[in-house]
Amino acid sequence: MRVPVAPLLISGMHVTFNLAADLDAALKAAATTAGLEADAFNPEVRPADPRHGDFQANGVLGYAKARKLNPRATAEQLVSALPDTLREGYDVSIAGPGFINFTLKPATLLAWLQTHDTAAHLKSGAAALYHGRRYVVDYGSPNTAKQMHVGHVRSIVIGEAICRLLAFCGAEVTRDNHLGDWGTQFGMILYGYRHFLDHAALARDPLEEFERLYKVANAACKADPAKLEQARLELVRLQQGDADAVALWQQVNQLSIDSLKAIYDRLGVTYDFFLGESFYRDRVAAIYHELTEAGLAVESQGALVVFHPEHPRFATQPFIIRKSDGASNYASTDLATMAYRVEHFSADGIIVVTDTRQNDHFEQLWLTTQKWFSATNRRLPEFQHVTFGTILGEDGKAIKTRSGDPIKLQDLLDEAEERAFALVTEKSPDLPEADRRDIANAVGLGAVRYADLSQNRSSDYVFNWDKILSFDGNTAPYLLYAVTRVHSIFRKAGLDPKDSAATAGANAFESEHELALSRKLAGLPAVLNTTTAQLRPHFLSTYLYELAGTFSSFYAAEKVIVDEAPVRARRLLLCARTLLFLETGLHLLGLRTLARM
RNA sequence: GCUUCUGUAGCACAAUGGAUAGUGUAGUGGCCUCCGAAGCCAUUGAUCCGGGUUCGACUCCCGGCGGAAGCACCA
Repeated sequence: MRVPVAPLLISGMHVTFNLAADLDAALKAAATTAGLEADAFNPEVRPADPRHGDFQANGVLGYAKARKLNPRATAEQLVSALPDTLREGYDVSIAGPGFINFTLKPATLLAWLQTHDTAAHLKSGAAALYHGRRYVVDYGSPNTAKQMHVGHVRSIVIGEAICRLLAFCGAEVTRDNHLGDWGTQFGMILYGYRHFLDHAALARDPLEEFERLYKVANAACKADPAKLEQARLELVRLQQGDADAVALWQQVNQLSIDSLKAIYDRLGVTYDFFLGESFYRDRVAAIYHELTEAGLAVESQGALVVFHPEHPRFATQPFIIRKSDGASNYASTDLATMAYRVEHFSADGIIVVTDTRQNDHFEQLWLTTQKWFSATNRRLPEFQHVTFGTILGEDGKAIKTRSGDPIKLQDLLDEAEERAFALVTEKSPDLPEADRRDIANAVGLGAVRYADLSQNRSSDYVFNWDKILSFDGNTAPYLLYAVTRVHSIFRKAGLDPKDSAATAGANAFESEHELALSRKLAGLPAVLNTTTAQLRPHFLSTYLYELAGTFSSFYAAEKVIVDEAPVRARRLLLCARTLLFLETGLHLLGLRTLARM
């Protein structure tokens, strides 16, 4: 866990964002004071089950056991060495075999919530986590001259959430779309373009037309060897840099990128770069040379490959970096990409978001990169291959249309909005159509996104429209509804949730539901920590769902707009912060929130 | 065959080695003269099997069984 060095509580009034980091630092200091072997002591502070407290420190158990000490006695020593400033903020107790439990006092909760009052303040609090680190995130990565399909959803949605999360937590993030814009398919596409182009169709939807051209050309070449030869020559010309072929290829790619951007816009995704495979094609020769010089690459069956003798499988399963026909492939361009991202973007971390089927490739890529960088004195970045499973249909197989084709991404998003529109119209028939369209856009696209982000990306998941558009359970509609309810409270009261006047004069929380909600809110920093540490957005999703549920319980149990001013103020404070945290969190996941629906 | 991912209530999903394994749906029973009932409250029900490591295992290791995927020039 990456934790910042943070100052301790100052008399309960000014509190730092990351409470767990405060406790961690305080316990380490207490270990020294109490005469423990401080270097060997890890407090292991983590969020606790609310029944036990807000945080628990488990480190004493292992420490005491290893030294044959009584863990409870060691815990006593530690606790009594904690500074008074910390004890003013928490109730501290020792439980069971030696857990140290910390429960935030109501006044501390109040101070923490008053301090963290805007998205900007939350962001500056979270920025300690990744401050000063540069990440290149590679996600999306479709082929050009082809429409995106449902298989691209997860990479886009998960990748974008990761970018937003890291940026929120202080990192400098570069979004790079590693397009598949170079390869043998272009012989066929260029041949098709020259002989079968439908200009009207190209103007209407370039990607659909390119896909059609590929199919038509492919069929024509199968029927006629002479045409096949022409298509092959088209590819040769392109690879040899023939000006005419290159110009046409560039035109196809530019039109493709423009069309892709339209869908990314729809999803609120903006890339900094579209550096596809073609960008690296002049850089692969140097890699063949360097890897051969370093003794890493060898000729095998006519191809240039890298083996990893120390590895049980990759000792014999080759990493092919140059095909036997002399052409590069994605292994060579990916190696070039690694070097470019370190050298050009000064990346501290490289994150690639692809489906789990590419595991072997990226494991081989990383093994090779480490040896290659070491041999050539390059700086080694962190590398994370963020994988995800398959989206399944109701039959448990990869989701397809009835005719067996992949579902086009465009069609999926259209259907999401249509279905959401029907739901909104059913629930709120009195709203003007333009409003219902806008709500349907947020709900429909949000539902598709949230379906992906709310579960562990490692697993496959079953896609079901009724489930993801349901208002019950861990869904986008439920969360968006919770947001609108909070907005509604302020609207009814004639107040602005961002205006601190409404919450001024709040006194400390008292009721069970007030305390439960305030404590849930104080759990945000720890959630950001685990979400970014594992690059698993579902941790944040689960938190937001629980927060919405805790709010709903509070809201059902406690009247907010009451006569007693301090009580009204503190409850409005809870509402304002719930709104802020829900909206901030949902925006990090890429969802658009609504004031009414 | 080798490897990776994955097995948790009828179904769909949670659980950075920590305390009594959480939630949703479906089932049952309650709650709107009251800030949005698209909601809330209560209740029934589960860790694939067998070993091991650990003070402590859904989690880590080993061996089975089931599902998905990858394994020489597609990405």
